[in-house]
Amino acid sequence: MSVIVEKAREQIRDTVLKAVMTATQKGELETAELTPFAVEVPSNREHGDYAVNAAMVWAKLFHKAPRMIAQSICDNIDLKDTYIDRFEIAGAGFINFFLSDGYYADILADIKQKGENYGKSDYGKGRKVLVEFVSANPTGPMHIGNARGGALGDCLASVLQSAGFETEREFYINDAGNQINKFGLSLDLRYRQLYSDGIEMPEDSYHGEDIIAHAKAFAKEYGDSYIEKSEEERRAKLVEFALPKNIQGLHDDLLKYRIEYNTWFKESSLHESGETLRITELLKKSGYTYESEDALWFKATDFGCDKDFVLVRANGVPTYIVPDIAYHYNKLVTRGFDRAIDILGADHHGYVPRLKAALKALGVDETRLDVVLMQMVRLVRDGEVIKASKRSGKAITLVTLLDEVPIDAARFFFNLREPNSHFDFDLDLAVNQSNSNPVYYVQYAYARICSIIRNLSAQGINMRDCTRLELSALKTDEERELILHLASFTDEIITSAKTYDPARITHYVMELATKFHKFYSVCRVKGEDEPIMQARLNLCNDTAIVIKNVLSMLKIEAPEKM
RNA sequence: GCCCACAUAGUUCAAUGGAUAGAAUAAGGUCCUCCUAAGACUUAGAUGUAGGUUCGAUUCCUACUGUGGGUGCCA
Repeated sequence: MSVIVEKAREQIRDTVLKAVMTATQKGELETAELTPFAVEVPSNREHGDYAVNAAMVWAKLFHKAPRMIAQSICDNIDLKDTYIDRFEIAGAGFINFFLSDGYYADILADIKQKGENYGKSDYGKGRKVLVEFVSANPTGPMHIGNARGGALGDCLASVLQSAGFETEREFYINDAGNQINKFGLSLDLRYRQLYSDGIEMPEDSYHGEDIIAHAKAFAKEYGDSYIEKSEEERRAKLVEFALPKNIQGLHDDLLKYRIEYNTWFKESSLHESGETLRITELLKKSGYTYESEDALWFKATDFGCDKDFVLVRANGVPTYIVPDIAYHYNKLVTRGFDRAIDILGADHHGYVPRLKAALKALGVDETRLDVVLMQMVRLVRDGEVIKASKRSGKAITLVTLLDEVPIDAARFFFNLREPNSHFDFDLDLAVNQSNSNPVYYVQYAYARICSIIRNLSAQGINMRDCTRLELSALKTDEERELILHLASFTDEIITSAKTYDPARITHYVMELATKFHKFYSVCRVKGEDEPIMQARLNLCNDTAIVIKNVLSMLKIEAPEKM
């Protein structure tokens, strides 16, 4: 928590509480159990630095009109030793507080002193969280939804880290199960097509070009030597050949997208270690399973789900959810993360309650699993929605996207909207008008600051520490707006971490850029009197620090020249 | 049918239950002898419908309408 901001807010809270106590002692207000009230930053600057809604919240409590209560509070306020300069009653009963010049000066000094650590807090201190995101199928290339999930998950992890959580990033590799079987089948058919005619690809196989490429590469290395082998052996060999290449591909493509994971967790490791089997046994022991039509069912209806679901099929093969349960059990119990966060597409929403139900049956507090559902990305080209599916092989891949759209722009773009909103990705806009992407607006603000610093430096003028009095001279509306926005950075990160919405900090930094550009067009740095020039130089420097801190969370470049 | 999410300006998005609903973009009009015009200023323009909860609703609740997704012994 930014110390200065927190201090001011606490002072206001205490001041109000003390005033109420005084008013009560004097008999101006009834004695009552006080309910919580807000100390918030008003949207309108004319309403002061902080606004308190206590009088409105307490209207019923004191059986009085809000403005009357506000008056009683204000009559008894003591401002000694606080940042508060003055206060007023406004609107329906708000009490607006205006802070002293020293408050602004202290904020600026604080940012400069903390530098790249400014914005960090210990909100999540001592809590270990695991963010799992992308986890794309290794049976093919990543698609546009993975691009959103990647930007979102990676940035969310950064936000949590800044908010003090011990954070790890993880990719879950589905390298087992039905999809891999289907992968083997598809590779097999493509391989055999190279040597004979009349082999059709069934509807539910993978039709992508990448499968053909794998088959050809395999044929180049092994020729037709596997054609005569058993289907089982041939498919296993093909998977063994192609899968690691795909996984390496995912790794490389994500790295290009500036995403690095702490762990690449293989589903197959859960089977090899026996964890999947053990989970089935544990679920049986929990008493929430039953057998029906030769299959093993989980009594999800006992946990509020609308239907029970199958754990182990009649043919003895577990369904996909069993390894998933084992995987989350591994995260929360075996590895002991306090919280697991999954970034999933909205098409998984029906699956979340089931997974949670199973965890609950296993005695795990299911609220430790948080799922961020991300609405689907629809691709729009020429004003038309492109239906993209992996099966048809027509999906726009992450790689194709990054060939066309700069990485800075893509990462910023995908963090512009909150996860739970539908996203139309307009390819023409992203490709042709990438210069209108707001990322450049933010980067430009940073480059402008660097330019100011460079120009002054060329004249032999370098930034120095300013006194509290000098910093207090920054009093224009534009300067004050900018300082206040800088001050709210730490809170913004915490809110972003609480709501799992990294788009908040993207909006934050855009607004910061706006406030800087406005400042820039009104206030000059170079050529002003030395004290004011230095104070403004400090303000510029602080702004650059915060922009850079945000951009590094987003893993976007902060260019010194544009 | 049932379940979930979403619905705000022409378009794409904001707004811990708060004061005059903000931006961007598209349309019209200004500003470079002045630290980067990838900028600033300015004129117009919006809460799907009907109720409810309360000091106060874009926000919470109910119904309706529309869009997307789910509802497999697929993942």
